Amino acid sequence: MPDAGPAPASGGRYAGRSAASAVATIASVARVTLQTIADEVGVSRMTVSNAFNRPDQLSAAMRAKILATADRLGYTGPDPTARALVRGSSGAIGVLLTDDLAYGFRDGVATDFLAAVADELGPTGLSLTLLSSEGRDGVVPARDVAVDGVLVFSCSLDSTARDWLVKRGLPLVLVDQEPDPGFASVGIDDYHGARLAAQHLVDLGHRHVGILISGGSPGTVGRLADPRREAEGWKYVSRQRLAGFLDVLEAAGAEAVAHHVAEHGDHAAAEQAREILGANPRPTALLCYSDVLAAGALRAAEDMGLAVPDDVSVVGFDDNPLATRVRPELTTVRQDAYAKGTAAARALTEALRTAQDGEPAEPVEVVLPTELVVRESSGPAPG
Amino acid sequence: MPDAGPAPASGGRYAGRSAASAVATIASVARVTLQTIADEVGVSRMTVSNAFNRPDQLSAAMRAKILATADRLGYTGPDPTARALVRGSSGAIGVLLTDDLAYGFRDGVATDFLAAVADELGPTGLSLTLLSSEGRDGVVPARDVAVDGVLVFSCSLDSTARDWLVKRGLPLVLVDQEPDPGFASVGIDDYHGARLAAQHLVDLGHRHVGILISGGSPGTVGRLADPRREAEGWKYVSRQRLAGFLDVLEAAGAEAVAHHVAEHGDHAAAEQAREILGANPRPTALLCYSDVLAAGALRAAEDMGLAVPDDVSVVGFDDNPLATRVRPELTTVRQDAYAKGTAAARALTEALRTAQDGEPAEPVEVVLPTELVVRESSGPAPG
DNA sequence: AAGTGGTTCTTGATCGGTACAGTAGCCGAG
DNA sequence: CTCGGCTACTGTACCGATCAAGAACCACTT
Repeated sequence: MPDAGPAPASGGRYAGRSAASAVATIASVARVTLQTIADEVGVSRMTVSNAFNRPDQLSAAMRAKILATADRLGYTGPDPTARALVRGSSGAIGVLLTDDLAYGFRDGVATDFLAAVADELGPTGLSLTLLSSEGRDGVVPARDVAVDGVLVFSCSLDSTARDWLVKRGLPLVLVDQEPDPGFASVGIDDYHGARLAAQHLVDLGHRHVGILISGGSPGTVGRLADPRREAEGWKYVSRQRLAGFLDVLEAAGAEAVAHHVAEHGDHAAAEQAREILGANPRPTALLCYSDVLAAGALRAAEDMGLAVPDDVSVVGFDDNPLATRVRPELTTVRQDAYAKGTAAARALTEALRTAQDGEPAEPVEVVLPTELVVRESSGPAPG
Repeated sequence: MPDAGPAPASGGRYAGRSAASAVATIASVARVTLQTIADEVGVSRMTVSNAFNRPDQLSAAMRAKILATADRLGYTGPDPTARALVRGSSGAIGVLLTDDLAYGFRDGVATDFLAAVADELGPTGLSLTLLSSEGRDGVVPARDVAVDGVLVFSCSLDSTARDWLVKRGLPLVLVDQEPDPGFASVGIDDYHGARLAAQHLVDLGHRHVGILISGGSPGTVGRLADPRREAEGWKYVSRQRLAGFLDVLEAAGAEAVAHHVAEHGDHAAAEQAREILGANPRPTALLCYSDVLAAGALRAAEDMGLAVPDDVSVVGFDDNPLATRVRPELTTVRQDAYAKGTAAARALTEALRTAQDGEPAEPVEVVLPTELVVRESSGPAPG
């Protein structure tokens, strides 16, 4: 079956590794701890501890001797868990991603955000733990995982996971959530951005605009009879953007047709876009909740033989990397997800610091600006 | 001010702890522990512990009383850290991403992989901790973060982080790494896949093929004089794919021009692609290490006014989601990154299980298949 | 010679829990 | 009336480390 045989090259050296695993087998039985080293060297446990954490507390000679012995016995340094217990901090911060964890890895905005968090946290030595909202099997990550603080990201309002975090009294930073006094929050000016997008279309002469939005209950798909009302229970960001769209369109006397997309993906978006664009008279433009949805709209237009922007303009939101990968490149509202991640990480480390010092924290509230980026997908209303 | 005031009554004995709690009161609101609840209810610490972990060990009435009291005092359940210490496991598994953490969030293959891991881990209640390879500031995540096992993903050979993990004796699963007896490994048949891609071009009549590859030292950019030799120190996956490309091309008597791309991104790839396609005679096809690079190649071709696939064929690798988002859609070698993630997560949970039972683990070695997916970006050699 | 100050190491308590081996009270069987 | 067997709790010993004091020793003052 393997028509290609084993990989060429390699010829690697396996030395050491095999020995390591042999040791590991035994090691799991008789663990090496500070005490083991202490006994071996003939000093107290504390001195060994100091050899690792406080070089200035013992003589260089002794330290060298201890480190050498530790190395010989295969001791890798103080156990992280035990250290965490006594220090009262685990050295990890959590990220709560409600819907599904996969989202955090797929959406361009989420990944930019997380990348920034990772970059910002790196130097501090904190690591990043992903908390899934629902731990089946009786385990609730938000309750049972050791973290020093949490970034609550893109999380629905009724999250029990979030409630656990609050109960635990952990330092929290709310990201893209409705600001809540008592917690630091970081977000972008969604409302303003949405207004910019809508105004752009209005300025181009569009008076009949379709809206593609997601973020509400997965149950409601398709045209929204009364968008404002139906959006009341939605995620904060969705509500904000929708409000921005509608406020401007209504003020301009334009007709708006809003459709809710079941899930935040381009396929689902294309489906709704087809419905919107199939109407007669056809809207001359589409305002989308995100670039992901806009990409779906682009695809739908293409399938229907409509030229963008000549027949229909499409405007996205986020300035996802995706926005410049599609053709035509998307006119969109730019948010700096990376900056958002940086700000969130800073806010959290700051909160961690004040919590540690016992200072009463004064939660920051960051709102990053949004701006319109005009590219190829929008143009004057036809006709 | 204190809207919740100190715990009512609480005739408990704070002896010994009182000094500490006096400080704690200021610092972080006197902590509530098992003992606090025990004192309040008038039972032993152990009984409270059982109320949370072993309902069958006490009467339902007592349990209800304890739980109610715990709730009243704001106790959220046993401290994860302390529990981890005594249980010997932290409930989190790590993912080691060497280069930069951001990579794990940007590349489609990495995200698919991680999404699968997350999905697979969810039900087990394990959470996911991202380990950056280099913790500046004296902190080395691979050494200092509490995890039960680690997925070593896309990691260069000389990783000290990886060495720490090995030293710690943690269960490891190597993903897309050179298989190492002693550790479970999961990967795909890169060599075979690369052969398929190359053979596809050969079958289409191409005899002059450019190769775009990354994964070597960032220093070496541009044309490789002696690809096979220069690739010796490269990442396993890069070596495998390059070998597959070259073996087939050489066997077919085709001319191969390989360029190394500094970083795994489309911009850098476009740059190299421009160089390759600027040659005279121009190669009639481009074999790319990944779809990301292929996307860059596509962009370069477009900029140069070359039609794909009429003037030049482009073949990618991975079947990244990106592959069907670009125009023309990419002919590529499909790997199932999601399945890879699933397999890796399973292998690790399995390793965790055997390690716990003390059974001598027998590391699995999974090699997932790869297959050619022909789309729009490849066609017969021109002329 | 006693006092001062600085290293270098040790002791005992503690972090918050869980495992395991009791112990008491109670019930039916012999 | 006593004993095995339950049920419902309790006591003690860790898990592997760190912290805050304290002790021993050394060189130097005064």
